[in-house]
Amino acid sequence: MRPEDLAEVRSLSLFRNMLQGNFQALMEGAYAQKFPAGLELIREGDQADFFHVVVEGKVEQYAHWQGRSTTMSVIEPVGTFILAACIRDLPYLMSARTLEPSRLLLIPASDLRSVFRRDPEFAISVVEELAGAFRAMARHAKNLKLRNSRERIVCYLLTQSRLAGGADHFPLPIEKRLVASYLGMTPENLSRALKSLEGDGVQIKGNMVSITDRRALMATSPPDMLIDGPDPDRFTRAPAGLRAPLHTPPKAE
Amino acid sequence: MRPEDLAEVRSLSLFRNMLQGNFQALMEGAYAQKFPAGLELIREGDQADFFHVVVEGKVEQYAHWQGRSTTMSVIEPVGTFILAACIRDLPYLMSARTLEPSRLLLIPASDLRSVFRRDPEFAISVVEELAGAFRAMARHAKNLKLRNSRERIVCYLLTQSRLAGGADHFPLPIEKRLVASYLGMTPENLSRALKSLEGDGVQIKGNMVSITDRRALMATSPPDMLIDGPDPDRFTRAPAGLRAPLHTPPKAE
DNA sequence: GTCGCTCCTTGATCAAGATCAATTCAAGAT
DNA sequence: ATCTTGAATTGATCTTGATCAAGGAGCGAC
Repeated sequence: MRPEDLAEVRSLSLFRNMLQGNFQALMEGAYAQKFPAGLELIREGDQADFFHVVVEGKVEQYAHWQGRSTTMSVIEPVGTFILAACIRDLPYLMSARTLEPSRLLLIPASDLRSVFRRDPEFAISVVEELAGAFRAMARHAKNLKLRNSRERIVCYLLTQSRLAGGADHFPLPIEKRLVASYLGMTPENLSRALKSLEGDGVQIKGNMVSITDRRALMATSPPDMLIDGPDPDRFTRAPAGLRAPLHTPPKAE
Repeated sequence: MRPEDLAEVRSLSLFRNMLQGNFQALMEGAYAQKFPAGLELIREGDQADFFHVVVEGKVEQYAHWQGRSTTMSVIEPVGTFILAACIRDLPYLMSARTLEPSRLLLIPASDLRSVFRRDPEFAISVVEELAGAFRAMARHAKNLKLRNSRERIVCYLLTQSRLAGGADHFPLPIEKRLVASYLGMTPENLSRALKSLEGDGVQIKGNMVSITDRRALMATSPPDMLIDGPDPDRFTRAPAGLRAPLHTPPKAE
């Protein structure tokens, strides 16, 4: 691995606070590797041998049953996956494939566990990462159970807008069929719903989204910090009494 | 807290391997408390102050949005909840209420974090607990996205049978309306589907379930270790080539 | 350029599941 | 025992979303 890559990895929140010696030990056993688009990295049910960090590119986590398949998440830099399976030394619950040419860091699960055991700072980073993954999955499940497909779409678009820095005009980060699968609906359904949403404050052309009436859109389906995120910043947190739901208009009219 | 309770808690997998001194420190700051049925213990959005362990009784985790509500999980002894929120010092994503009179252990989140930092054995137990929670939630989401309601019901019944020691005759552990909410459907739907399943190898009378033709039932909707569990035992694990899906009949006919 | 591939869209139809409404049932309280 | 309350069931209807089928658009290969 090149020294500049090493510095980049070292700066990730997961590795930032650990002891230098332990970091080096981890990196000596790790593989930095490039993969082409569309490659299956992980197959669900396999044993967890390597912890994966996405340094560059895009990785889809998906699952299947009885010939059906669904997108569970898309991981962008710098994100990680299959931490839980590695920690517990259990089979993966989800498969993973690259969506673009990607650069990954693969850390042997046994190394991960042994450094975890002797570096409390790293242990904290690992457990925070894992807690974040749990919360993301809990949000995903809440979204599926509490909203219909139209509402999920609206909140997805508003979340993407937020991730794009609050822009009213931004591209979808992934193909529509993946958006549909992630949101638990068919592509046909997504397509139709997107068109019908043009009367509610959003226009889609190709993969470009234009929010034309944010207030109307939010009234259609108010986002909720506890489903759509983000988690509040630990340091700028509002006092309890003022912790109103983010993004929620005063009143849907 | 009574000494015999203390011994019981100490024997839980979460606390079994930690240093005695650290265990005592945790217990000194913790509260063992009894709660009546139907009490709201946690409200989603609130700050995570206490890590909860269910020592006796039954606790429902649920979530809501826009007046709708859904059951996310039911925790029985000895299970824990809101670990992720405590670890990250973030607001709860789910509410929790007792379903029966229950005995809980409440550990201040700050104590949890400080002992986590200085006891590697405890850190490992915590991260395994959290990894388990993540996997449970991932399974929940997979179940919702990959199966229709009839299939979810069948697999739920088969899972309950397994948890009851493989019995063909066992009671539902929770009210049907909770089963319905947990499985992401209306009570009416569950009721109808249960009746219609009488032709497929299962009979329900009140809250008693009788599996009359397990093979037929499994053919209706084959359970999958990666959705329904259980995680394989670490020590009796089959070699990779033989890791066939559990419970799956040779062929659905 | 045009061929071929995949994704996306659109329309028509169908099935699954939700909703609304009305009983029935079970369990605890008095 | 009866009353009360919430759960469960049942039926009728409606809505949502899935499925099936047929084009159309985008894009890379050649």
